[in-house]
Amino acid sequence: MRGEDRRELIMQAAMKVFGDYGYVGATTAQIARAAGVSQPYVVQAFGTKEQLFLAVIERALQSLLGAFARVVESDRDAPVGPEHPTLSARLGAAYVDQLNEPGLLLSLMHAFVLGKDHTIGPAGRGGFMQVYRYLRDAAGFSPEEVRAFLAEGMLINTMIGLRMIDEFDTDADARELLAGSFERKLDQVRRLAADSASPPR
Amino acid sequence: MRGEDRRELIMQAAMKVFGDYGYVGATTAQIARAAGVSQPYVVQAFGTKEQLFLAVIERALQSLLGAFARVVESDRDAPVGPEHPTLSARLGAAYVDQLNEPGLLLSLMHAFVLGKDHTIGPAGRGGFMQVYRYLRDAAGFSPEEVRAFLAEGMLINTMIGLRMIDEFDTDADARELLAGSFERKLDQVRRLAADSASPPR
DNA sequence: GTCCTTAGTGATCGAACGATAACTTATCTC
DNA sequence: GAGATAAGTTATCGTTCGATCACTAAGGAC
Repeated sequence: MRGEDRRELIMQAAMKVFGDYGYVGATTAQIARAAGVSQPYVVQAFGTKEQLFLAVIERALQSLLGAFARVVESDRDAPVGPEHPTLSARLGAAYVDQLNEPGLLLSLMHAFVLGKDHTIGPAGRGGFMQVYRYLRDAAGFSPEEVRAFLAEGMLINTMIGLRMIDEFDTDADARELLAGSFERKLDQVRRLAADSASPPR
Repeated sequence: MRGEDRRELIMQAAMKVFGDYGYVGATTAQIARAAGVSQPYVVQAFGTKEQLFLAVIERALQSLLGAFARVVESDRDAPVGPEHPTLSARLGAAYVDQLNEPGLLLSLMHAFVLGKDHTIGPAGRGGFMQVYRYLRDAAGFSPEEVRAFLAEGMLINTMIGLRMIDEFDTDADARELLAGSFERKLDQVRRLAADSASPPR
């Protein structure tokens, strides 16, 4: 296989494993297993574990911004009116759709709590601010609207990171919280979560 | 020193170190150094690193709920009117005040992204739902209000985890985002962040 | 058909980490 | 004051992990 294609497979596997176990918790051996290659190859293909993580974060960010851009693009000729979804709602749906790429939002979230790290910190801050500026400048949100939108996103990340959906059948309050968080996307998220039921480490 | 007092010191040190480096990234040796004891004593005093982390999470949760309870308690005879802060604003201020205990909110946040872990996951979900129920039932919020409040909290956690305040002097957009996130508490948070400037690992 | 580049593996190394064991010191009890 | 108990340390062990090294196989160029 071509090197670049193999690197692509490794990156997808890494995204998933980093999302599940965090930057420190994930091991290159786990990633290698998930990608179907040997452990040294994972390291050699990206230099170091840290560089692989940074590549995953960068990829995740570009995926998110690309999805937002497609929504904003199509917003020009979208119908308006009380019965049509707002731009904010459509961007929110695009955000939740990122869950289709396993580990994408969670890898970002793991980066967001490692701001103290001298390498990951700047990357995380820069990425977050890139999203902030895009929503404000390209989507036309006010600073207050951006903040509210991002806050909803961070709550969604937390619900996913906590695997709160595991409590859906057993806790009515969790059900209430999840329903409010995902709204029309709830069933889709439930299906995705069911597919990725925890395998053994 | 009495064992219980020493355990208290270790727990505070652990809260700080876990907040900085995460559950996996933090080492018992770092915690020991921060607490002024030997590494084996940290382990022996709490059984395992995992049990120490769970104790930290439990402590953090009780601190948060206690602060909320004091606000709700004092809310009965609080003045109302347009020029007085709402209950939500006062609870938000109590939340930000938790930053006075180093690592408290961040240790919680680290637990919130480890939902896959068979031990930390249930503890994190249970703790989060405990806060949810308290805000809804004791503070009298509607489900929608609780969700919005928690979302703001998760954004605050993200700002802290990213150390976004480090960009305050260099990035006007970060300044704008931080001003919206912390409002009247911004100066207080800035002072706290300046105090805990990153020491070497 | 030889040569060189690319893709990839197996073996292994050194460092770091959590945990355990054995020991020391101080305090309190009878 | 002997003996027990609690507090805490030093030394060390086994495991795990990221990284490195040496090697092999495949394929294209000439």
